[in-house]
Amino acid sequence: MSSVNAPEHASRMKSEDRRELILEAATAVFGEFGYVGATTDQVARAAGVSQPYVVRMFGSKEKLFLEVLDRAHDRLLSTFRAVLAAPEPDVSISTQLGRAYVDLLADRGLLLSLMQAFVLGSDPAIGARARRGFLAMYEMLRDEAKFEPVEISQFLAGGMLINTLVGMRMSDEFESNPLATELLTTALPEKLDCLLDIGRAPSSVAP
Amino acid sequence: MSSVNAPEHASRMKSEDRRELILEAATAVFGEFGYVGATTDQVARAAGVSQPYVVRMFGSKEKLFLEVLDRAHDRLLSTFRAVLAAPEPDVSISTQLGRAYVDLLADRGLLLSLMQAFVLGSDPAIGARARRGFLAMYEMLRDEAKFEPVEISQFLAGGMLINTLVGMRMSDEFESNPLATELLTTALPEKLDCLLDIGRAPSSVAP
DNA sequence: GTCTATAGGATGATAGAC
DNA sequence: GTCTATCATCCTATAGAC
Repeated sequence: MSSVNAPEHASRMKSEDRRELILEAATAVFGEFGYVGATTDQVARAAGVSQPYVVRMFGSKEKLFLEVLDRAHDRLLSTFRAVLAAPEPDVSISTQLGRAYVDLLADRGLLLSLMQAFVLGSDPAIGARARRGFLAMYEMLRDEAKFEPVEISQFLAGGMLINTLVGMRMSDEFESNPLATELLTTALPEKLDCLLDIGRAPSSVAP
Repeated sequence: MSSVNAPEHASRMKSEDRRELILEAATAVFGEFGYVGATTDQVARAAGVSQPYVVRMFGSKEKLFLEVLDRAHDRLLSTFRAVLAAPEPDVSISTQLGRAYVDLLADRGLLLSLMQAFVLGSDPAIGARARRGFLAMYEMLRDEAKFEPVEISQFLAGGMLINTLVGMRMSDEFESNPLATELLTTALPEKLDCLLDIGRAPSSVAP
């Protein structure tokens, strides 16, 4: 058994810890550059390990990305389940889930990685995984949140609009472009301030 | 001056015609594989020309993609303007624009290419172009369609949900997966049949 | 205007030392 | 468990013939 406080060598840690570290780095890198655009070397640098190590630990770039996706889906669903398990009184579930969703943007890369998978539907492995995750979300909204069809539709649509605006970095122009300011203000009522905080946060991905 | 009906050589046509041909091919290819994932060689094959010719005509892969984006934005805006210029009576503008939007899916790759640009916000050139196009759409909905803020928000959100479902090829599972059937039915009321037609159409991009 | 040939650079993956 | 070295592949872009 190994101590968390005094690992024998800083450069030598349990496989599970490294794994988690790399998955976090990969989430940020894939979110920023996309599945094809990101390189295993970028992931390795962000995680502080060597490029071959990343490939060796996950088998391939594709398998790494699939794990990133699974992790993101798990986080998303468990976050929503936490809200449903302990809802605030006097606030609609839809609003609470919406807030929880925007809060997830703090995890730079998480929702962006999902978004990246959404445009890869024609890839056999990745497309299938993306659809599975999206359908799981639908099922949760229907069965656990007890949403009506219209609510589901509106909730998903709102989420995709947020994803899109974040994906295209619209908040970058919030201050410089009045039109962008107006769009963000009208399209994302009450979710704006959080989104802008995220936008100002330093990117965790080195250039 | 050259005749449209009798080009001297089938393999030799006016620059403008080839240009249009390549842009159409590029739209399909970029939509299917994304900006990074698509290769200039795939575009060339789809257009029936050589790979260096594609690069030479547009300067670079990036410039080609930017032209694809501009074309797509133009098509989108002019389609909407056509609806606004001759609206059907007794049908809300929002509904008519929504229908026009879904009809655009028939142009395989057009909306998908836009979607691909949405996830490339961190790319300086492409991100800027994507934001500009999105903002132009916002401006049109506000000034020409005279939408209220809520209408704009809902309209854009609905569009992004459609993009996402199309991007991840959810309609591929329409028949095999009951959950997918239900999701598509509830999330896209009255737009479904058109979307499924598109899904069944043969891909214009060779494997 | 269009092609063939190819240079030049990057990247995913493997082999093997420590 | 982790790294260095390196291979093989692929892809954009250029050069130059026709």
